[in-house]
Amino acid sequence: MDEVNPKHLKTWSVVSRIPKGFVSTYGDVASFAGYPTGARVVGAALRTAPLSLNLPWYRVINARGKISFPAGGDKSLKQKECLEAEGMVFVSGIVNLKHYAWTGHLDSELW
DNA sequence: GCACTGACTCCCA
DNA sequence: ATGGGAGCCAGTG
Repeated sequence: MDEVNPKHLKTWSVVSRIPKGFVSTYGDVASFAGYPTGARVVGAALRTAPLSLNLPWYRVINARGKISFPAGGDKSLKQKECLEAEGMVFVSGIVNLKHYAWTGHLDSELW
């Protein structure tokens, strides 16, 4: 049936809550979703996520502040472009997580 | 159900 | 900062 794993639903929910102008890491999203060791699950969840959800997947980057796609790849460039369009600044392909990382406590609505 | 792969992360050199 | 190795969980064949 159309049953979807709760982990995916939670992941999508967290990702959809990332405010514009901020970014989050796979580990952080997993942590917010309640799965501190599910960083890879976030990746799998985003990969299997239906495009109809319009998830801001491009606001999710790895713990090093870099894009997890192969450099020069189509998706990589697309993601970088989307982030720059929202005010993000890349330095040597790296974004300053200290300044852009979303901690989650800024969100008014909490579960 | 097993084995491989992957949009990850941590530790160490 | 960069790169290699190990651990992690879920999807796919």
